[in-house]
Amino acid sequence: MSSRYNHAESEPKWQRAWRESGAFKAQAPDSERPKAYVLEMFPYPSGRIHVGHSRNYTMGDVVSRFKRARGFNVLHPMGWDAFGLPAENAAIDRGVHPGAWTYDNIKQMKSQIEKLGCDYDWDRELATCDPAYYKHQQAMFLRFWKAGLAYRKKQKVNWDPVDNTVLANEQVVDGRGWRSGAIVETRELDQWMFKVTAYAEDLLAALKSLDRWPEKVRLMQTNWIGKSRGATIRWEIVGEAPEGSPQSIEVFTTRPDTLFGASFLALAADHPLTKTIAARRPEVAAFAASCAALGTSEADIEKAEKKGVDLGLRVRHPFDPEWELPVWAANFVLSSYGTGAIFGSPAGDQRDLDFANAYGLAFTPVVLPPGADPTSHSITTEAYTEDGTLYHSRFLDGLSTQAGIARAIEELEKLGSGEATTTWRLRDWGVSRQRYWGCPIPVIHCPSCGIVGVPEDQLPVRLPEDVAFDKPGNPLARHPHWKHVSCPECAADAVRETDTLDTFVDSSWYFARFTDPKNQDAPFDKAVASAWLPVDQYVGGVEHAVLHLLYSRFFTRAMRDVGLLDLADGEPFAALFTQGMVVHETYRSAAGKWLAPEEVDLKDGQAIELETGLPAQTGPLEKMSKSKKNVVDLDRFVKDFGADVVRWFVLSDSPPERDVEWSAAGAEGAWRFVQRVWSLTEAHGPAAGRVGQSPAPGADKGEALALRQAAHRALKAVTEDIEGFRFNRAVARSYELVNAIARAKGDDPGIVAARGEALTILTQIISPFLPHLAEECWEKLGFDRFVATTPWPTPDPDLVREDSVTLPIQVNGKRRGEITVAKGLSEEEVKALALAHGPVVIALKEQTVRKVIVVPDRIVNIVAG
RNA sequence: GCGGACGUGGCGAAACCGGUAGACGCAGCGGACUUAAAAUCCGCUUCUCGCAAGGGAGUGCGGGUUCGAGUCCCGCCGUCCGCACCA
Repeated sequence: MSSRYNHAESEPKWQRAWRESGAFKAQAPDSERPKAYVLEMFPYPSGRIHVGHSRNYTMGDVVSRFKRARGFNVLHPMGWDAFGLPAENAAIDRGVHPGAWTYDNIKQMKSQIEKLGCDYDWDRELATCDPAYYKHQQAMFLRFWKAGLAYRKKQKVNWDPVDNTVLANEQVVDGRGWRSGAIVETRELDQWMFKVTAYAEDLLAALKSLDRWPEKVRLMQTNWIGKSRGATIRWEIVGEAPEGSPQSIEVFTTRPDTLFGASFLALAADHPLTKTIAARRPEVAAFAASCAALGTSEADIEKAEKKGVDLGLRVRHPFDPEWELPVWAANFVLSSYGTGAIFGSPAGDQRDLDFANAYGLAFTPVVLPPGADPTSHSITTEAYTEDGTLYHSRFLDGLSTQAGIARAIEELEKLGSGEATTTWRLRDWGVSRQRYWGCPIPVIHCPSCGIVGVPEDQLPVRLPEDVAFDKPGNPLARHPHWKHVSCPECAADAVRETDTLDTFVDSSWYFARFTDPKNQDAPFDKAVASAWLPVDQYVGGVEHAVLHLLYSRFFTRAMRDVGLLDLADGEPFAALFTQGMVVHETYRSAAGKWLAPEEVDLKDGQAIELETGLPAQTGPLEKMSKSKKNVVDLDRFVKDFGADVVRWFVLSDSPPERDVEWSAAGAEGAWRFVQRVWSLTEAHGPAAGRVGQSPAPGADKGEALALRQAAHRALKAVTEDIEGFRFNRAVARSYELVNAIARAKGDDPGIVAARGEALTILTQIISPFLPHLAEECWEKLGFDRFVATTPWPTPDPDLVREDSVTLPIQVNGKRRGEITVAKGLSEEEVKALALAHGPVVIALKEQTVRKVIVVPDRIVNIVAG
């Protein structure tokens, strides 16, 4: 009599057994076996997790368990990205201490994640808010500073005057602080910067070698780094330059070949020269102010309008001292890119053209499109930005775009009025935050010694516990005594830095700390970390495609260059997989409020609000989020259906990189599968265990052979699917194998043996996905060790091989029949069989066979007419 | 605007290198078991004409290359993502 698989009993039992056996502890990396470092992006402990979060962890776990079974020494750790704003917001809103709130959440989330049954080495757990962690981060900061990789600089920031804090760009909504609603000001503040640009060239070039990263992510990073080659050109000001300003204006361009098409210079509204002139001329000041008001907020709304003001200056053309051009200030020129000034070449740039047309500035086309007629080619409202042949360009006439660029630069360098330059979009990383819940920056400001690093033996600089969040601003700055210290150099009264580090710093090296998480004297032992790194498989969301991944790439290079790490190419993650999200329908009541899935009843596609009985509106599929209430609680689901069902479902149906839609029906399907595997194992497992030892009579023919073949073919396919991150296909293969086992009826020794073998293989191939069920089945099959630590089986080539093939036969490309022949049969024989095949003969009636194409073991196509 | 990805049954999706389109799952329909239901098991399920045998159409749209195209090429349409006045 079969019983139900009892996940509620089984799952905790195996989790305990795994933990107690120490089966998932990573061994020292110098052991015999090859290493596999598998890592999922560690979470911010925001509280409870829902089924959507489980997909990321499950994918990592499948890889990790598979690698272990394949004989690798696996490192699969988990920890907490524990500093950050939400903890401070909780403190402001509810009066809880950020630390207490964070550790409380960690406790809750850990218990939830543990229930998923992942094979984490929990001994390596870390939290970035732990002084034992940030101590090393502070020491590292000081090393970077000494090496010139960290420095201080005045920088423009978004300042919220009500909350007295700096805001990240994402926290500025429509020009206002997201929390206070106050209009955000631009302020110049002293900020600590990390010199990411020192590695710009390498960060870009090395992307090419990251062939196990998604192309999309590499492209996004390439764009973000934004290398562009061109020239810097100095334009001499006609007459006296305004007082205090240099005599020439520097401009960056990627198209020096179009210099003879220049019609004006345009400066950013906050270019130093614009500011100088604005001090004297009100209309320029007014223009600059109107640009500043637009600022970050509505730039995109106003993007179409090109506006400017004539600054009343003139400059000389570098190639012709007689040629004078006007200088304007323009709203489309960015002070933060290049030199904050451009030369306008309207025929070859749409913005320049719009601007020239708006203000009636004359221009000449200088690039002739291929095949265009030089006498009639003209530009009116559409610029020609492609390559072509230069004309109207004196000594550049007749040159291609590329040759023209080279020739123009050569000339500029000869004249001393410019040179080849490379500019980057990438800028240094500002890491100062006026926040409490972050890693304190370990420096002291002394009135006589300047900025002094906190001596290493005094680290960590701990956050004070007794802080109040009753007032806006940084609690560290107004703490009664925390910041008052004596200078480590001269013992004079001094103050601590009260800024803390951007939390992206915390997550830029945690993967290295995991290799040696208990080390008290160093962030990690150099040899140990160097042996484990790079991470062999990193799994996470695309939302981190640029910042987190780029910062980590910077950090591993910096750590290498200050002598902490041996990592030749500096790359932290050898392979990256970006997984899709779990999405769910959203529901809204007639009254317009969001409804959770359990608050509605779905009948014939119409959602009904249970409480009121009124129809509810079904919204689009969206990422599970608390605010839209379209979440399925993990604990509740695990309690009702089990962790294995969650794991199976989130990997079924959709390819891992694409989103998967959560549905109750789909989850039930996964549940049915689990039950089906169990009932088959329960029914046939014990018998299989008894006969499994010696070759059973009859297992090499008929139905028994077919079942054995199905099992070995499934094994081969699933192995390849896991290696290729095609988990949805592995799931489908597993269904097929279960169907095959269920179909094989009978009790003769051959079938019993084949069934036992198939169940054994099935248990092993599902074990990375359904680890608890697999252990239970493994035990039922009579094995006395964990399936989790049992070596992955190898398919028998004789059973995988197909002996005969079914060939479709086409007549003029249309399928007219099929024949089953021995594999490898000669083309002549196949041809003869095909032409004699009944349906083919009928289809060929009254037609002449002109050609017969035989693709061995694939298809036959007869061309007739 | 620029860059990228994608478009296949009622739905999620398979289809290795150009070679039987729709594996597998969900939903649906029919049947078995049951006093009944649930659960479970078995079968059917791209559309269309046909009682059937069998035929026709079919991978967003329009062309092309090929014996043969979901797959390659050209041009459109649509959806999603990233960047966004980057000189």
